[in-house]
Amino acid sequence: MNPTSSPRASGETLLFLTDEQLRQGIEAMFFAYRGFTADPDKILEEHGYGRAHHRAVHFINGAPGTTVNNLLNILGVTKQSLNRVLRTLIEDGLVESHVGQKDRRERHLFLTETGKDLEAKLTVVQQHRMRAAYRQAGPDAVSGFRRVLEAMMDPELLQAYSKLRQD
Amino acid sequence: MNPTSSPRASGETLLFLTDEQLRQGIEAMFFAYRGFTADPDKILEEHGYGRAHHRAVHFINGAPGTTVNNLLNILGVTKQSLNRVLRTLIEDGLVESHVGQKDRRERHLFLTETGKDLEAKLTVVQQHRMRAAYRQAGPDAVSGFRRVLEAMMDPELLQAYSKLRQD
DNA sequence: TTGGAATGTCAACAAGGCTGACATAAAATG
DNA sequence: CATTTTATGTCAGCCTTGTTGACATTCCAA
Repeated sequence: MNPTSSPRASGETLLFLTDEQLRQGIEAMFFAYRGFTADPDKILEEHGYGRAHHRAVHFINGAPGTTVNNLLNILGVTKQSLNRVLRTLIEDGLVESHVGQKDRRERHLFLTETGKDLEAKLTVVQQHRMRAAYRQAGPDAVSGFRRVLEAMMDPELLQAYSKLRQD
Repeated sequence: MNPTSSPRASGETLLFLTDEQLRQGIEAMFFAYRGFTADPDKILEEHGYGRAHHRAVHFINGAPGTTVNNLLNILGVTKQSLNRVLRTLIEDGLVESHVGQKDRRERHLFLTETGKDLEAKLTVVQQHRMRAAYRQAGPDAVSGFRRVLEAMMDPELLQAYSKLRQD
Protein backbone atom coordinates (compact mmCIF):
# COMPACT_ATOMS: atom_id res chain seq x y z
CA MET A 1 0.00 0.00 0.00
CA ASN A 2 3.01 2.25 0.33
CA PRO A 3 3.30 4.25 -2.92
CA THR A 4 6.99 3.39 -3.22
CA SER A 5 6.63 -0.30 -2.49
CA SER A 6 6.36 -0.95 -6.19
CA PRO A 7 8.14 -3.28 -8.59
CA ARG A 8 10.70 -0.53 -9.10
CA ALA A 9 12.41 0.53 -5.92
CA SER A 10 12.73 4.08 -4.64
CA GLY A 11 15.21 6.15 -6.55
CA GLU A 12 14.34 4.88 -10.01
CA THR A 13 13.14 7.20 -12.73
CA LEU A 14 9.79 5.49 -13.26
CA LEU A 15 7.00 5.20 -10.73
CA PHE A 16 4.54 2.36 -10.65
CA LEU A 17 1.38 3.81 -9.24
CA THR A 18 -1.92 2.00 -9.24
CA ASP A 19 -5.15 3.87 -9.72
CA GLU A 20 -5.96 2.98 -6.14
CA GLN A 21 -2.80 4.63 -4.83
CA LEU A 22 -3.61 7.78 -6.81
CA ARG A 23 -7.15 7.71 -5.49
CA GLN A 24 -5.79 7.63 -1.96
CA GLY A 25 -3.61 10.61 -2.73
CA ILE A 26 -6.68 12.50 -3.91
CA GLU A 27 -8.55 11.77 -0.71
CA ALA A 28 -5.50 12.62 1.37
CA MET A 29 -5.40 16.07 -0.26
CA PHE A 30 -9.06 16.58 0.53
CA PHE A 31 -8.81 15.62 4.19
CA ALA A 32 -5.50 17.38 4.74
CA TYR A 33 -6.77 20.65 3.31
CA ARG A 34 -9.69 20.50 5.70
CA GLY A 35 -7.29 20.13 8.63
CA PHE A 36 -5.05 22.82 7.21
CA THR A 37 -7.82 25.43 7.32
CA ALA A 38 -9.59 24.26 10.48
CA ASP A 39 -7.60 26.29 13.03
CA PRO A 40 -7.69 29.68 11.27
CA ASP A 41 -11.39 29.19 10.52
CA LYS A 42 -12.15 29.05 14.23
CA ILE A 43 -10.40 32.37 14.84
CA LEU A 44 -11.98 33.98 11.79
CA GLU A 45 -15.43 32.98 12.95
CA GLU A 46 -14.92 34.80 16.25
CA HIS A 47 -14.26 37.97 14.26
CA GLY A 48 -17.13 37.41 11.83
CA TYR A 49 -14.79 36.78 8.91
CA GLY A 50 -14.45 33.94 6.43
CA ARG A 51 -11.67 32.30 4.49
CA ALA A 52 -11.77 35.01 1.86
CA HIS A 53 -10.73 37.57 4.48
CA HIS A 54 -7.87 35.34 5.58
CA ARG A 55 -6.51 35.07 2.06
CA ALA A 56 -6.66 38.82 1.50
CA VAL A 57 -4.99 39.63 4.82
CA HIS A 58 -2.33 36.98 4.26
CA PHE A 59 -1.19 38.23 0.88
CA ILE A 60 -1.42 41.92 1.74
CA ASN A 61 0.82 41.16 4.69
CA GLY A 62 3.32 39.46 2.39
CA ALA A 63 3.31 42.26 -0.18
CA PRO A 64 2.47 45.59 1.51
CA GLY A 65 1.44 48.25 -0.97
CA THR A 66 0.20 45.75 -3.53
CA THR A 67 -2.69 46.81 -5.75
CA VAL A 68 -6.17 45.36 -5.95
CA ASN A 69 -5.32 44.05 -9.40
CA ASN A 70 -2.22 42.22 -8.21
CA LEU A 71 -4.14 40.71 -5.36
CA LEU A 72 -7.00 39.36 -7.42
CA ASN A 73 -4.57 37.79 -9.87
CA ILE A 74 -2.90 35.91 -7.04
CA LEU A 75 -6.17 34.92 -5.37
CA GLY A 76 -7.83 33.88 -8.61
CA VAL A 77 -11.13 35.63 -7.95
CA THR A 78 -12.91 38.49 -9.66
CA LYS A 79 -12.26 42.05 -8.57
CA GLN A 80 -15.91 42.43 -7.59
CA SER A 81 -15.66 39.48 -5.25
CA LEU A 82 -12.43 40.72 -3.72
CA ASN A 83 -13.83 44.22 -3.40
CA ARG A 84 -16.57 43.17 -1.02
CA VAL A 85 -14.07 41.53 1.30
CA LEU A 86 -11.68 44.48 1.14
CA ARG A 87 -14.47 46.92 1.90
CA THR A 88 -15.33 45.20 5.17
CA LEU A 89 -11.66 44.94 6.13
CA ILE A 90 -11.20 48.66 5.44
CA GLU A 91 -14.38 49.59 7.33
CA ASP A 92 -13.19 47.51 10.29
CA GLY A 93 -9.81 49.22 10.24
CA LEU A 94 -7.68 46.20 9.37
CA VAL A 95 -6.66 47.39 5.91
CA GLU A 96 -5.80 50.83 4.52
CA SER A 97 -6.26 51.74 0.88
CA HIS A 98 -4.16 54.54 -0.59
CA VAL A 99 -4.63 56.09 -4.01
CA GLY A 100 -1.57 55.48 -6.16
CA GLN A 101 0.73 58.47 -6.66
CA LYS A 102 2.02 57.44 -10.06
CA ASP A 103 -1.27 56.03 -11.31
CA ARG A 104 -4.24 57.39 -9.46
CA ARG A 105 -6.55 54.65 -10.69
CA GLU A 106 -4.69 52.17 -8.50
CA ARG A 107 -5.32 51.52 -4.81
CA HIS A 108 -2.34 50.38 -2.74
CA LEU A 109 -3.22 48.14 0.17
CA PHE A 110 -1.60 47.98 3.61
CA LEU A 111 -2.38 46.24 6.87
CA THR A 112 -2.94 48.45 9.90
CA GLU A 113 -1.58 47.36 13.28
CA THR A 114 -4.92 45.70 13.99
CA GLY A 115 -4.72 43.93 10.65
CA LYS A 116 -1.19 42.74 11.38
CA ASP A 117 -2.35 41.43 14.75
CA LEU A 118 -5.05 39.30 13.17
CA GLU A 119 -2.74 38.09 10.42
CA ALA A 120 -0.20 37.04 13.04
CA LYS A 121 -2.77 35.12 15.06
CA LEU A 122 -3.95 33.26 11.97
CA THR A 123 -0.44 32.47 10.80
CA VAL A 124 0.68 31.23 14.21
CA VAL A 125 -1.93 28.49 14.43
CA GLN A 126 -1.38 27.42 10.84
CA GLN A 127 2.39 27.33 11.30
CA HIS A 128 1.87 25.37 14.46
CA ARG A 129 -0.04 22.64 12.68
CA MET A 130 2.39 22.54 9.81
CA ARG A 131 5.38 22.33 12.12
CA ALA A 132 3.73 19.47 14.00
CA ALA A 133 2.97 17.68 10.75
CA TYR A 134 6.55 18.10 9.54
CA ARG A 135 7.89 16.82 12.83
CA GLN A 136 5.57 13.83 12.79
CA ALA A 137 6.35 12.98 9.17
CA GLY A 138 10.08 13.31 9.66
CA PRO A 139 12.76 15.45 8.02
CA ASP A 140 12.97 13.39 4.85
CA ALA A 141 9.28 13.89 4.18
CA VAL A 142 9.33 17.68 4.11
CA SER A 143 11.18 18.29 0.88
CA GLY A 144 9.15 15.59 -0.85
CA PHE A 145 5.96 17.18 0.33
CA ARG A 146 7.00 20.55 -1.04
CA ARG A 147 8.18 19.14 -4.35
CA VAL A 148 4.89 17.35 -4.99
CA LEU A 149 2.86 20.42 -4.07
CA GLU A 150 4.85 22.61 -6.44
CA ALA A 151 4.47 20.07 -9.22
CA MET A 152 0.73 20.03 -8.68
CA MET A 153 0.29 23.78 -9.21
CA ASP A 154 -0.83 25.28 -12.50
CA PRO A 155 2.17 26.85 -14.25
CA GLU A 156 0.90 30.41 -13.88
CA LEU A 157 0.19 29.80 -10.19
CA LEU A 158 3.64 28.31 -9.71
CA GLN A 159 5.04 31.48 -11.22
CA ALA A 160 3.04 33.66 -8.81
CA TYR A 161 4.13 31.44 -5.94
CA SER A 162 7.81 31.56 -6.89
CA LYS A 163 7.64 35.32 -7.24
CA LEU A 164 6.30 35.57 -3.70
CA ARG A 165 9.09 33.34 -2.44
CA GLN A 166 11.93 35.34 -3.92
CA ASP A 167 10.67 38.73 -2.75
CA MET B 1 15.80 27.74 1.29
CA ASN B 2 15.42 23.97 1.16
CA PRO B 3 13.50 22.97 4.28
CA THR B 4 16.01 20.24 5.06
CA SER B 5 19.12 22.37 4.58
CA SER B 6 19.17 23.11 8.28
CA PRO B 7 21.82 22.93 10.99
CA ARG B 8 20.72 19.34 11.50
CA ALA B 9 20.97 17.21 8.44
CA SER B 10 18.24 15.05 6.98
CA GLY B 11 17.52 11.94 9.01
CA GLU B 12 17.82 13.57 12.41
CA THR B 13 14.91 13.63 14.82
CA LEU B 14 14.70 17.41 15.09
CA LEU B 15 13.79 19.84 12.34
CA PHE B 16 14.94 23.38 12.15
CA LEU B 17 12.22 25.28 10.37
CA THR B 18 12.09 29.02 10.14
CA ASP B 19 8.79 30.85 10.22
CA GLU B 20 9.51 31.79 6.62
CA GLN B 21 9.84 28.17 5.55
CA LEU B 22 6.55 27.35 7.26
CA ARG B 23 4.93 30.33 5.59
CA GLN B 24 6.04 29.02 2.23
CA GLY B 25 4.53 25.66 3.07
CA ILE B 26 1.23 27.38 3.80
CA GLU B 27 1.22 29.18 0.48
CA ALA B 28 2.25 26.02 -1.33
CA MET B 29 -0.80 24.26 0.10
CA PHE B 30 -3.02 27.10 -1.08
CA PHE B 31 -1.72 27.14 -4.64
CA ALA B 32 -1.48 23.38 -4.93
CA TYR B 33 -5.05 22.85 -3.83
CA ARG B 34 -6.18 25.29 -6.48
CA GLY B 35 -4.34 23.28 -9.11
CA PHE B 36 -5.64 20.05 -7.65
CA THR B 37 -9.26 21.07 -8.18
CA ALA B 38 -8.85 23.00 -11.43
CA ASP B 39 -9.31 20.11 -13.86
CA PRO B 40 -12.43 18.54 -12.32
CA ASP B 41 -13.94 22.01 -11.91
CA LYS B 42 -13.87 22.52 -15.67
CA ILE B 43 -15.75 19.28 -16.29
CA LEU B 44 -18.22 19.98 -13.50
CA GLU B 45 -19.00 23.38 -14.93
CA GLU B 46 -19.99 21.85 -18.26
CA HIS B 47 -22.58 19.79 -16.39
CA GLY B 48 -23.77 22.66 -14.20
CA TYR B 49 -22.31 21.13 -11.06
CA GLY B 50 -19.93 22.39 -8.40
CA ARG B 51 -17.31 20.96 -6.14
CA ALA B 52 -19.95 19.82 -3.65
CA HIS B 53 -21.37 17.49 -6.30
CA HIS B 54 -17.91 16.12 -7.00
CA ARG B 55 -17.32 15.27 -3.35
CA ALA B 56 -20.67 13.52 -3.04
CA VAL B 57 -20.20 11.50 -6.21
CA HIS B 58 -16.65 10.60 -5.26
CA PHE B 59 -17.47 9.16 -1.86
CA ILE B 60 -20.68 7.42 -2.96
CA ASN B 61 -18.60 5.73 -5.62
CA GLY B 62 -16.10 4.58 -3.01
CA ALA B 63 -18.76 3.27 -0.63
CA PRO B 64 -21.87 2.23 -2.58
CA GLY B 65 -24.95 1.88 -0.39
CA THR B 66 -23.67 4.33 2.19
CA THR B 67 -26.26 6.38 4.07
CA VAL B 68 -26.80 10.13 4.04
CA ASN B 69 -25.58 10.23 7.62
CA ASN B 70 -22.31 8.44 6.84
CA LEU B 71 -21.71 10.72 3.92
CA LEU B 72 -22.19 13.96 5.78
CA ASN B 73 -19.85 12.80 8.53
CA ILE B 74 -17.12 12.18 5.97
CA LEU B 75 -17.76 15.40 4.09
CA GLY B 76 -18.03 17.52 7.21
CA VAL B 77 -21.14 19.42 6.14
CA THR B 78 -24.66 19.56 7.50
CA LYS B 79 -27.29 17.16 6.26
CA GLN B 80 -29.32 20.06 4.92
CA SER B 81 -26.44 21.23 2.80
CA LEU B 82 -25.72 17.75 1.51
CA ASN B 83 -29.40 17.19 0.83
CA ARG B 84 -29.61 19.96 -1.72
CA VAL B 85 -26.73 18.50 -3.68
CA LEU B 86 -28.09 14.96 -3.46
CA ARG B 87 -31.51 16.09 -4.62
CA THR B 88 -30.16 17.52 -7.86
CA LEU B 89 -27.99 14.44 -8.45
CA ILE B 90 -31.02 12.19 -7.92
CA GLU B 91 -33.23 14.35 -10.14
CA ASP B 92 -30.58 14.24 -12.86
CA GLY B 93 -30.35 10.46 -12.60
CA LEU B 94 -26.75 10.22 -11.37
CA VAL B 95 -27.60 8.91 -7.91
CA GLU B 96 -30.24 6.50 -6.66
CA SER B 97 -31.62 6.62 -3.14
CA HIS B 98 -33.12 3.44 -1.66
CA VAL B 99 -35.00 3.26 1.62
CA GLY B 100 -33.17 1.00 4.08
CA GLN B 101 -34.62 -2.46 4.61
CA LYS B 102 -33.42 -2.89 8.18
CA ASP B 103 -33.95 0.73 9.23
CA ARG B 104 -36.44 2.47 7.02
CA ARG B 105 -35.37 5.93 8.18
CA GLU B 106 -32.11 5.52 6.30
CA ARG B 107 -31.53 6.19 2.62
CA HIS B 108 -28.85 4.12 0.90
CA LEU B 109 -27.06 5.86 -1.93
CA PHE B 110 -25.78 4.38 -5.18
CA LEU B 111 -24.35 5.78 -8.40
CA THR B 112 -26.24 5.00 -11.58
CA GLU B 113 -24.31 4.21 -14.75
CA THR B 114 -24.49 7.88 -15.67
CA GLY B 115 -23.18 8.77 -12.23
CA LYS B 116 -20.33 6.30 -12.55
CA ASP B 117 -19.46 7.79 -15.92
CA LEU B 118 -19.14 11.29 -14.50
CA GLU B 119 -17.19 10.06 -11.48
CA ALA B 120 -14.77 8.27 -13.77
CA LYS B 121 -14.24 11.36 -15.91
CA LEU B 122 -13.52 13.48 -12.86
CA THR B 123 -11.20 10.94 -11.31
CA VAL B 124 -9.23 10.43 -14.51
CA VAL B 125 -8.18 14.06 -14.83
CA GLN B 126 -7.34 14.34 -11.16
CA GLN B 127 -5.31 11.13 -11.24
CA HIS B 128 -3.58 12.40 -14.33
CA ARG B 129 -2.40 15.55 -12.58
CA MET B 130 -1.36 13.67 -9.49
CA ARG B 131 0.57 11.12 -11.50
CA ALA B 132 2.36 13.90 -13.34
CA ALA B 133 3.19 15.65 -10.08
CA TYR B 134 4.53 12.44 -8.55
CA ARG B 135 6.62 11.76 -11.61
CA GLN B 136 8.01 15.29 -11.64
CA ALA B 137 8.76 15.27 -7.92
CA GLY B 138 10.41 11.87 -8.04
CA PRO B 139 9.79 8.57 -6.26
CA ASP B 140 11.35 9.63 -2.96
CA ALA B 141 8.99 12.58 -2.72
CA VAL B 142 5.79 10.58 -2.86
CA SER B 143 5.89 8.85 0.51
CA GLY B 144 6.98 12.07 2.18
CA PHE B 145 4.10 13.91 0.59
CA ARG B 146 1.62 11.37 1.85
CA ARG B 147 3.10 11.28 5.36
CA VAL B 148 2.90 15.05 5.77
CA LEU B 149 -0.69 15.15 4.47
CA GLU B 150 -1.77 12.45 6.90
CA ALA B 151 -0.07 14.25 9.78
CA MET B 152 -1.90 17.43 8.87
CA MET B 153 -5.39 15.90 9.14
CA ASP B 154 -7.52 16.26 12.21
CA PRO B 155 -7.50 12.97 14.14
CA GLU B 156 -11.15 12.18 13.46
CA LEU B 157 -10.61 12.92 9.76
CA LEU B 158 -7.54 10.71 9.71
CA GLN B 159 -9.70 7.97 11.15
CA ALA B 160 -12.34 8.42 8.46
CA TYR B 161 -9.61 8.47 5.83
CA SER B 162 -7.92 5.33 7.15
CA LYS B 163 -11.24 3.54 7.26
CA LEU B 164 -11.80 4.36 3.59
CA ARG B 165 -8.35 3.05 2.75
CA GLN B 166 -8.80 -0.33 4.41
CA ASP B 167 -12.21 -1.06 2.95
C1' DT C 1 -8.26 66.23 -27.71
C1' DT C 2 -10.63 62.49 -27.91
C1' DG C 3 -11.59 57.50 -27.93
C1' DG C 4 -10.18 53.33 -25.99
C1' DA C 5 -8.05 50.64 -22.27
C1' DA C 6 -7.19 49.91 -17.41
C1' DT C 7 -8.56 50.19 -12.58
C1' DG C 8 -11.73 50.01 -9.16
C1' DT C 9 -16.84 50.41 -7.20
C1' DC C 10 -21.82 49.41 -6.98
C1' DA C 11 -25.82 46.25 -7.94
C1' DA C 12 -27.88 41.99 -8.57
C1' DC C 13 -27.69 37.01 -8.93
C1' DA C 14 -26.14 31.87 -7.97
C1' DA C 15 -23.85 28.13 -5.40
C1' DG C 16 -23.29 26.11 -1.31
C1' DG C 17 -22.39 26.69 3.40
C1' DC C 18 -25.54 27.41 7.80
C1' DT C 19 -29.78 27.09 11.49
C1' DG C 20 -34.64 26.15 12.42
C1' DA C 21 -38.84 23.57 11.85
C1' DC C 22 -40.80 19.41 10.82
C1' DA C 23 -42.27 14.46 9.21
C1' DT C 24 -41.35 9.79 9.80
C1' DA C 25 -39.50 5.71 11.87
C1' DA C 26 -37.15 3.35 15.55
C1' DA C 27 -36.08 2.79 20.32
C1' DA C 28 -36.75 3.50 25.13
C1' DT C 29 -39.67 4.02 29.02
C1' DG C 30 -43.84 4.11 31.72
C1' DC D 1 -49.03 -1.74 24.98
C1' DA D 2 -48.98 3.37 24.82
C1' DT D 3 -46.25 7.18 24.91
C1' DT D 4 -42.21 9.77 24.98
C1' DT D 5 -37.57 10.31 23.25
C1' DT D 6 -34.12 9.81 19.74
C1' DA D 7 -32.40 9.33 14.94
C1' DT D 8 -32.72 10.17 10.05
C1' DG D 9 -33.88 12.79 6.33
C1' DT D 10 -36.51 16.86 3.91
C1' DC D 11 -38.18 21.67 3.27
C1' DA D 12 -37.64 26.75 3.98
C1' DG D 13 -34.96 30.64 4.57
C1' DC D 14 -30.48 33.21 5.66
C1' DC D 15 -25.35 34.44 4.93
C1' DT D 16 -20.84 34.24 2.68
C1' DT D 17 -18.50 34.44 -1.34
C1' DG D 18 -18.26 33.35 -5.83
C1' DT D 19 -20.18 35.25 -10.55
C1' DT D 20 -21.57 38.95 -14.57
C1' DG D 21 -23.22 43.61 -15.89
C1' DA D 22 -23.05 48.57 -15.66
C1' DC D 23 -20.44 52.47 -14.64
C1' DA D 24 -17.04 56.30 -12.92
C1' DT D 25 -12.39 57.65 -13.00
C1' DT D 26 -7.91 57.92 -14.87
C1' DC D 27 -4.37 57.10 -18.10
C1' DC D 28 -2.54 56.70 -22.70
C1' DA D 29 -2.26 56.62 -27.59
C1' DA D 30 -4.03 58.04 -32.12
